[in-house]
Amino acid sequence: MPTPVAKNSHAELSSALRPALLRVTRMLRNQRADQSLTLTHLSALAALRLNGPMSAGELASFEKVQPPSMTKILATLEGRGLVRRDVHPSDRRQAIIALTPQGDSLLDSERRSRDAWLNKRMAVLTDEERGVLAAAIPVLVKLADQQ
Amino acid sequence: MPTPVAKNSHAELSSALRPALLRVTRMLRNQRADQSLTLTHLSALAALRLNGPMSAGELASFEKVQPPSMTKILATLEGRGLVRRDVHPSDRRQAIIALTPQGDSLLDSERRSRDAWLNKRMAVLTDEERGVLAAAIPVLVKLADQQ
DNA sequence: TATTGTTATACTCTATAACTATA
DNA sequence: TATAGTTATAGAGTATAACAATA
Repeated sequence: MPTPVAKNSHAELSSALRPALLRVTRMLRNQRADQSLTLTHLSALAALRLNGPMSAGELASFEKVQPPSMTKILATLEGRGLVRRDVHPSDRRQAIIALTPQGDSLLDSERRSRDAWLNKRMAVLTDEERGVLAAAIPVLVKLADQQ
Repeated sequence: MPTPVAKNSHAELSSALRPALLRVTRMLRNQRADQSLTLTHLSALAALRLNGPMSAGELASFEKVQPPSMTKILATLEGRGLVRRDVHPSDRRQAIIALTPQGDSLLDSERRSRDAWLNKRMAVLTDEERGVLAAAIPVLVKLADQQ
């Protein structure tokens, strides 16, 4: 039986949520070994696919990292030809980042490979449990976007 | 409106889950600045509170890190007097790790402080959304424990 | 002056490989 | 031999501070 969590206690929810998220995220990062992209880089590409081209600052904010961290992530992605950097038409300070066709296609193949790995682990869950995870995603996103 | 997720597609669930977990975990780690313990160290203490004393290897496995990573985490915690290391009575290779009274009380105060911070962000969620998160915790734990 | 992004730097997090001690 | 844990080492992940360019 997994850890029980009282639904009417914020404090207990917060305390239980942190280590659960930390551990499952470690599990996801640990897949990296056999992948060509780290979770960090994959997530940045996915953000560009989801939102379309955006400035480096917007991407940093969306990904919940500081601007210098995004600079480094983008240097790697650009070096591999996965993203393109265009100057904003009316504000030359801004770098508008877009997926290249190579980035788009690597995102697809990386997702297929990672999904196959994760789906295998998801197979132990019931349909109801997978439904709970699916329902949790927009809530996690809303929470991450706080502040 | 948050990202919609089809509940009957494993692949889409996996693809959507990864970045959502990554981003919310970054948000949680970013609180570190004003805390005395990192999320990594807090989680290890919480694991000891939850499970009672356990070997270093069991703790590494529970926390989803490799043994050398746990060695390092424990060195810090022991250096601060938060955990104690006892030799296993019948197998002198094993180090049995236990919370000290100081570790126990620091875990409490750290949780209070972190919970206050997170609860403030949780306040934007509805009761139903918090219920969804609470329901997701055992599922995330079950998923993390796969493999 | 304020904002966008980068450079320089450092610390945290974590892993793999090789080793020691014990079983 | 096999297992538990540590040491040595390196790479990934990320932050703060200081800077440059532009607005």
